[in-house]
Amino acid sequence: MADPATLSPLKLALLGLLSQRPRSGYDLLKVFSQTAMGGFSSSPGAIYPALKWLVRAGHIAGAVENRDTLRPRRVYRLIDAGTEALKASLRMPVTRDDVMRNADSVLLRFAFAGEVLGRGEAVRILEAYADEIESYLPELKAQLAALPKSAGPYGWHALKHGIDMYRADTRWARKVANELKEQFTARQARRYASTIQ
Amino acid sequence: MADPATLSPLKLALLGLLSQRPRSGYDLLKVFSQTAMGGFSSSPGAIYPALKWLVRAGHIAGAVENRDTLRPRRVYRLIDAGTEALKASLRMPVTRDDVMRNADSVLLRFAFAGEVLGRGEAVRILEAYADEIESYLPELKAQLAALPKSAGPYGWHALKHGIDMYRADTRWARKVANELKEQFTARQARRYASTIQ
DNA sequence: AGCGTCATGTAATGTGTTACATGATTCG
DNA sequence: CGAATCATGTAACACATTACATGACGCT
Repeated sequence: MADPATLSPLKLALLGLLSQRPRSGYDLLKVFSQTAMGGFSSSPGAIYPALKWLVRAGHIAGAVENRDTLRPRRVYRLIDAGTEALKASLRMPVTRDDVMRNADSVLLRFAFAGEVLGRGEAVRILEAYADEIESYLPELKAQLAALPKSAGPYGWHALKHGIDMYRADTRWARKVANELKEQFTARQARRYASTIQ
Repeated sequence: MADPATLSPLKLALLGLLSQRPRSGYDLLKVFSQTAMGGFSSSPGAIYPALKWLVRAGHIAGAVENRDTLRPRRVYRLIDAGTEALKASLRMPVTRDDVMRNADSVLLRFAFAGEVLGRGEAVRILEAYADEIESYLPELKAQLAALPKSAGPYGWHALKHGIDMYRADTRWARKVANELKEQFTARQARRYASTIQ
């Protein structure tokens, strides 16, 4: 990580989940194994060490619950420095590299940015994502044109599908960004209307 | 890799590219940096060691070109054991894990399977991919239903989009699989027609 | 003389997976 | 009483990224 504000996708996911509410390692494990977030990890072998790292980095704090009983659980919560780290990570620009290799992470960042930084920042991520894809699409189209269907029909189909999926991504991102903005202005309009009543 | 037939995505990509024609490390590097296959690697730091590994594993052989000149290049070509390893890897079943984390690899396998194993195997991969997604979709829909839009609207949008993209994936896979099968039967029909003329 | 491309590699580091290890509690 | 789940972790390994290192060739 050249940029110190960049967290690995797993650590970002952990901070995001802990920003919603305190959770134990096992709680987090279940989130990954039982929901669509499973793409960001599996297995205790990744999660427990990552939590340890986050504690040492001063981003989260662990407190032991049921200390006296025979089955204690260590519950982690986000502390100030962790909130800042999460925000900084969510504000990182959307890059070509993100689009090519980490599209899932961008979606994750969108979801948490909405919760942690508010609608405006979520909209900004969606628009940056769409922009970045749109600047990439011409290159992909050129590659498709350079690969005649008659030659490698299988590669051609795969590339074509990739392009179509990117197009669907941008359409979705623009649509949701506009919906979020309209809700905002509609709310402003209502508030304005109520003041002049 | 529990299963010995499983190659890392990068090694699979390298074997696939070398199955098309012999290439040097630098040639391969350019493919990744200049085409949509860039998702499978970047940087010499991954490619050269992987090539070395493939040589040691007996999958490819390197021959030095321009040995006498001052700028020699090492050209790698697939040898028998490598062809077998590639075929075995392409024939691996499409798993839930592939769908959740390695959708790109499945597309890569489809493309190379078509070239290396023929149309039938390519169709099989597409259908297995669609099947696997369709068995996963109900779970995702249940998750979406359990997450009311009013609660976490950002996460809701992200999950909804994930579901829609999976649906687009299956539609595409079924369509292309059917196209490939129809071409096949059309060709058989023509061949049959020519025999009875 | 300097820049861009050709061409190949290594070392340190980060990060995740697989497999292993341990033990308590709850439910049937 | 056995199986599933709760709950936490470690060790070996695989794998890729980043940054570094080297040097020739061709063009301006």
